[in-house]
Amino acid sequence: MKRLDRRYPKGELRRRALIEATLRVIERDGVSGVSHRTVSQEAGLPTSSTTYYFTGLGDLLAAALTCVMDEDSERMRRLSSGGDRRRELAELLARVAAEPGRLLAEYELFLLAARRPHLREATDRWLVAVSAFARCYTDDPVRARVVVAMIDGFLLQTLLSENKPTADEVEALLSVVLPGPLPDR
Amino acid sequence: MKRLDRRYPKGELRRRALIEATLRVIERDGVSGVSHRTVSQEAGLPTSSTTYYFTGLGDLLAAALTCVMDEDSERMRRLSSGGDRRRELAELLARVAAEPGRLLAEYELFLLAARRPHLREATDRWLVAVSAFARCYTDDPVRARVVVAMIDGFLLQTLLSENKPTADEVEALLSVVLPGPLPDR
DNA sequence: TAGAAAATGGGACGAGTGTCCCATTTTTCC
DNA sequence: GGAAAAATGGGACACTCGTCCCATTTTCTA
Repeated sequence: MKRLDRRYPKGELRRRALIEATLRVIERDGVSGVSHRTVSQEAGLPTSSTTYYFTGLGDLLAAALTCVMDEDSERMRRLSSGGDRRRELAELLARVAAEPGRLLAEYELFLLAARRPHLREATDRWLVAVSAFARCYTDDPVRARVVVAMIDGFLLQTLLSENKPTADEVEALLSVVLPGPLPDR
Repeated sequence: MKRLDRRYPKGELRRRALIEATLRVIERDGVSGVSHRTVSQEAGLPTSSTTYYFTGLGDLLAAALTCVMDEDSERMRRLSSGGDRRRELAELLARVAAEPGRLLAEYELFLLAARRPHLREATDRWLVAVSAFARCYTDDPVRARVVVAMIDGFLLQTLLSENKPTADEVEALLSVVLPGPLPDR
């Protein structure tokens, strides 16, 4: 198998632009709205650019999923640096919920991973990141799993409600399952 | 506006068959796999049958969503009759998680409601049903909301994992957020 | 600077799409 | 039994789709 990654730096820029255009299209019209034409038009590039940088639509969607999951995981991981992490998480979640379009796009990609197991590598990173956060508050794996499930379910439900939650409200929810930080870490 | 519901009973049967066929198609190929032709072929009916019984694809998907949400809500409501409801819910959720296809279909329709506010009437019924269950265990609205979020998030995550949870594992999760029933109801 | 590799832009193909339309058959009601 | 309404089955339309293809231009390397 030949190396296909020996593209020039400028090409990599276009690749990124296509991924970001893909996310915008998903925000607007959903995963089913993603086509070579809609994405390349959104990016202001010719139709064939998507086929050049990606082997197919599936590859493009996979790249978009990997991109957002890595971003989210990184944001989550940066939380664990210090201070009142629970409060910081509440603020982060409130901020995320305030952008329903982007959040909806991520959930659609999330569900895509349910149909294509090879995409779970990306979603797993997100789940691991949230789980790692929970481990700062509890050693109980069951409780940690509750936290992960609660956060994902909460964000999902904000998509079905008009009034977006404040950081205080989110913190109240977190307090129920994350009473206090572990003393020795 | 003329009454369109004056169809004969036999026609209503076909309508139901189309809705069920739609759900099977979503299980197999996702919401994006739903077309007049795929659905009618799945139901063994001519192409135009979907346009006759539904004004468009959106109408068909809305009917499918309403159908599954009502089923789920009803199952949830039947739980509140008596006995160890928490255990019963755990068994129900384990049973639901054992059918990933159907569950995935429901989540895809769930996300569809995020884009079409008029569909939230159906999803709200589900959220209310779960919330009503939680109220049997707590008067705290915050805790009730945690329960609802946790259940939805948990089911979502089972779609991204190969090993399906047992009723005992689900019960352990529920125990974290639903310690014990309220004494006087 | 010359040649090779990468990138670009546009078109063409068959297949599948939603919707509308209409002739025919079946069912229901008076 | 006969007329109106409902249901049925199939085709036609313009459109979008993914993918492949190729001539051209740009970029890097030797």
